[in-house]
Amino acid sequence: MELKLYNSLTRQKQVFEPMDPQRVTMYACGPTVYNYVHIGNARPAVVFDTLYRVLKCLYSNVVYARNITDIDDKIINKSNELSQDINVITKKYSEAYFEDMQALNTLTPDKIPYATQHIPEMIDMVQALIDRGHAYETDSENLSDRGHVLFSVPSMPNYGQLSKRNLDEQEAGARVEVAGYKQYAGDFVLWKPSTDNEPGWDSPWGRGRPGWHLECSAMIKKHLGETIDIHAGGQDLIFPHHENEIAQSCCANDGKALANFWMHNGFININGEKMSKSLGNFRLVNDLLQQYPGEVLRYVILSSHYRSEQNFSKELLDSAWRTLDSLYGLIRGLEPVEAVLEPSGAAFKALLDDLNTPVAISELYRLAKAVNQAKGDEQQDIMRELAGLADILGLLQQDPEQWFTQARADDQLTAEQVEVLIQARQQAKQEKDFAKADQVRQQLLDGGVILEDSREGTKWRRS
RNA sequence: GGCGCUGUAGCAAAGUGGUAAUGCAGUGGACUGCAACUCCGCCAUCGUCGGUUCGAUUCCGACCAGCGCCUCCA
Repeated sequence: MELKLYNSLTRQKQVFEPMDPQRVTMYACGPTVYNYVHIGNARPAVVFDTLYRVLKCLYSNVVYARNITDIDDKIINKSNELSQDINVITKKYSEAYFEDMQALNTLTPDKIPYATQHIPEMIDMVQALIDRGHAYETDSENLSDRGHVLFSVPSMPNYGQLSKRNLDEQEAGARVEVAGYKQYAGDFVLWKPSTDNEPGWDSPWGRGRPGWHLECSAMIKKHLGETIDIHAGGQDLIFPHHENEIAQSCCANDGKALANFWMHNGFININGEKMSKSLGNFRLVNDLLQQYPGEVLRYVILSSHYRSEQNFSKELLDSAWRTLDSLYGLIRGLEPVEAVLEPSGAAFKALLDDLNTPVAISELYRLAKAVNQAKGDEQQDIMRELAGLADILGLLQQDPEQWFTQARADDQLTAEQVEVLIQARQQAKQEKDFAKADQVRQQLLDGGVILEDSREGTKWRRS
């Protein structure tokens, strides 16, 4: 049983072989906490959570780290904008992030490093880069330009290996003015000076703060090691973020590779358009969770392959919800069973093939249908397999009764009212007063409640 | 200009050199007092044009149409 993953570095699917099967390491870039995260931020979290689950099935010890960037100019700007302490902002939004991630059924990573708690490690790395001739401190005549430490891109011959970019062939500075203190247009900031009213830490280059790319490199080294098995993130991070991470880590660690496998998820669009501030079409996870169960969002994300682009729409969400309803309907009618993952099953094989979650999900239906057709012990066996598959996908984790009946924002009837009406209908049915019974059912339907009669009695669910 | 991606049924989405999984929606039927649930069935020739091949949606080429990155970004 081998796991194949698409490696962005080689641009092909490769058999995954960890350096140490006793300690598999993976890192995914987490959020910068200055706002609620949007659905696009949720995709890598869900996708790589699923990878984490698969890896845990294959290896006894998987160390998964996902960082929190809690120092960044965007956060500083927000702080100034709201006249709130930066810590208040980062605390609020990191907590909101964890809540969102929990709603999406993501497992808690083994390590959740915060950038601000790794300043010494970052300073060490900058110093190492300076010592090795890969970084330089600016010494501009312009006072405000002093105190920067930049990575010297020309000092690294194979810079651009991940993004396959040759910076000399890019339109350097075409869209952004190149800062005058750079020796080379592609050089990037490792350490930047802070003014008195900006957060900062003392360093050999004066009081300042780390550049964004540096954080990940330093935290990876500390928590996972100089070279890790898998580094993951969104496609847009390939350049410059991941390219620069490679440059920093590789040059600071005497040429050692930062990661053997690089994995990147595709984008989520909204109604065919990229999410952007100018279009005002961000879909915040927090807002979506007011309308949809977290599992619906997770289902939608897993219903297409992680590397392809995905288009988000109301129709997609509603259809996903209906689908999950039918699966929950199946569980609802059966006794709970112990989940058993079937490693030889088609679903797990699909997951081992570069995380083919759409195929794995289709197996969920195949099993569901088989359960509905089977009886007795056989039914139990298939149900166990279905539950095992659901677990690795992080789906069907709720109590089915609750799934159908839990209160929602737009409810017109309480659960108690529903029960009373069902009783009334039951009474009418026994008296063969079907007109009355249908009238009650219509009343419930108008209130957003659908009934399902069965031998065991009447079940209800919110539509 | 550099690097790269996509185009499969109303919607969503896999996949393969030998005539296309799956879900939603739709539809015919069974079940049901009527429904709902469930079950059985139906519903596509894979952007266009060429080439390679016994045979291509799947390989190659051209074209058309979308799109991403090259600046912060999942």
